[in-house]
Amino acid sequence: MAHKDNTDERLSTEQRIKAAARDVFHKKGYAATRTRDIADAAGINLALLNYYFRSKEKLFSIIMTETLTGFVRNMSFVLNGETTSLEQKVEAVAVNYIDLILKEPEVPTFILTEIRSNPERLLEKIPVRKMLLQSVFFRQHAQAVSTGKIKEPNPLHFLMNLISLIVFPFIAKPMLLGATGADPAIFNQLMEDRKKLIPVWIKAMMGAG
Amino acid sequence: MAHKDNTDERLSTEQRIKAAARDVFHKKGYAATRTRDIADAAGINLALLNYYFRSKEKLFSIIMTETLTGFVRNMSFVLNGETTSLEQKVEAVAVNYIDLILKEPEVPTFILTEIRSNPERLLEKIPVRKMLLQSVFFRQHAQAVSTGKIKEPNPLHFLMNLISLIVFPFIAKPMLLGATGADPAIFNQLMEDRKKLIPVWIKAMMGAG
DNA sequence: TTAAAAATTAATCATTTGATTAAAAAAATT
DNA sequence: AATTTTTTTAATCAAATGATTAATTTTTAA
Repeated sequence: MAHKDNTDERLSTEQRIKAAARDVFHKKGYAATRTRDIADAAGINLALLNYYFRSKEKLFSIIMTETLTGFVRNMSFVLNGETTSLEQKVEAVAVNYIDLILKEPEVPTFILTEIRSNPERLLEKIPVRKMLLQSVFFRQHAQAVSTGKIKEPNPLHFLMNLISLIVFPFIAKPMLLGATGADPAIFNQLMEDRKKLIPVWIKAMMGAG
Repeated sequence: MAHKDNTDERLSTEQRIKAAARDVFHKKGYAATRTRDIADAAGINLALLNYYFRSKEKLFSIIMTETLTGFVRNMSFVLNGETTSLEQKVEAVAVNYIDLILKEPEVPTFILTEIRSNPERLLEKIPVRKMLLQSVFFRQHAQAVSTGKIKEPNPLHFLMNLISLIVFPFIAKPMLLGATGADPAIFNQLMEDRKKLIPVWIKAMMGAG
C-alpha cells in the first residue's frame, strides 16, 4: 500500500501533482482539463496521477475542497469578529479578498463556474449557511438598520454589494482588458485602489435610500 | 448542396438545432457540452448537426457571436444616447440588463467563462473598445467630474461598479441560494428590487470620496 | 409521374481521454 | 547483500466523442 509515511520523496511527488492540478483546473476548469495536461505540468508519468489520486474526479474534489475552504475561511473569520465594527469588517473583507485574489486571480471564476455544474455537491463541503445567517455581521447589520445608520434592511443586499464590488472586476478582467486595451499592470493598480475605495463607497451607498 | 432556399422545413430544423445548442452551451459551456446532448435536445440525428453546421466548433462560434452581440448591443445603445443624462443612463442600464438577465440567467456566466478560454478570438468579434472609450457616457462622466458632482475621476471604476452590482449576483446565484437556503423566487424578487436600488446606490457612492 | 435535389438516418471511423496493467527502477527493511 | 516494498514507466485498454459515409426517405422541380 502506498503513501502511509511521509518521506520527502513521496510527499514531493504527490505535492507536485496537486500543485499542477491546482494550476490547470483553476485555469481551464474541470471539463476542459486533460489528466495528461496535469501530468505534463507536474513532469510525471500519467499513471502516477492515478496511482496517487485514483481518478481525475477524486483529484479534482481535493483541489476544489481546498480552494473553497481557503476562500471561505477568511471571510468567515472576519464576519464573525466580536470586537470589530461593521465598518471595520467591510474594510477587512475588502483588503483581505483583493489581496487574496491578486495572488490567485483565476480562483473566483473557477469557483463560480464549477459551482454552476454541481451546486449541491460542492456546497455541502462547507457549512456556509450557518456561518452566514448567524454571523456577527448580520447581527451588527440589523442593529445598524434599527439605528437608522443603514437604510437597506436586507443584509443580503449589503453583502452582495460588497462581494460584487470586490470580486466581479476579477471575473470580468479579460473582458475589461479587451474592451479598454489597458495592460494587466494598470488593472492591478485599479484593484489596489479599490481596497480603499470600496469601504468608502459601501458606506456612502448603504446609508442612502 | 444543401440549404439554399428557405422552406419552413429546413429553417425549422436548423433553428431547432441552434436553439438547442444555445441552451446546452449556455448551461454547460463549450468543453462540457457533447454534440449528442445538443442533438438529443433538438430531437434530431447527430449527423444532422454536422450536416447543417459542419462542426461543434463552428456551431459554437455562431451561438457565441449571437449571444455576445445580443448583450453588447443594448449597452452600446444606452451608453451612447445623446439626449439622456448620466443618471438616466444608469437607470436604463440597470433596468434593461436585469430584465435581460432574468430572462436568460445563464448568459453572464457563460460569456465570462468562455472568454476566459479565448479572450482575443471572442472579443475581436465585437468592436467594444471604440464603443466604450469614445462613448457619450465617458464624456458625460468627465463633465460630471469637472463639475464636482462625481468624485471618482476614473470612469472605469464607475462602469465597473455599475456592472458589478448588476451582474455579479446572477453569477453568484448558485452560491447565494446554497448559502442562504432561499428559493429562486426570492432571488428573482431581490433582483427586481435592485432595478430601483442600484441607481440610488450608484448616485450615493460615486458622489462620495 | 418521374427525375433530381435536399434532408434524414443508421452504422461506422478515428481520435481523444481516463484508466489499468505488467514490468522495471528505486528505496526501505531485514 | 538479499529481499521486500514502494515508486515509476511504457504499453495498452475501453469508453466517449466529434465527425463521416453510404443508404433511405422526403421534398422539389421538370
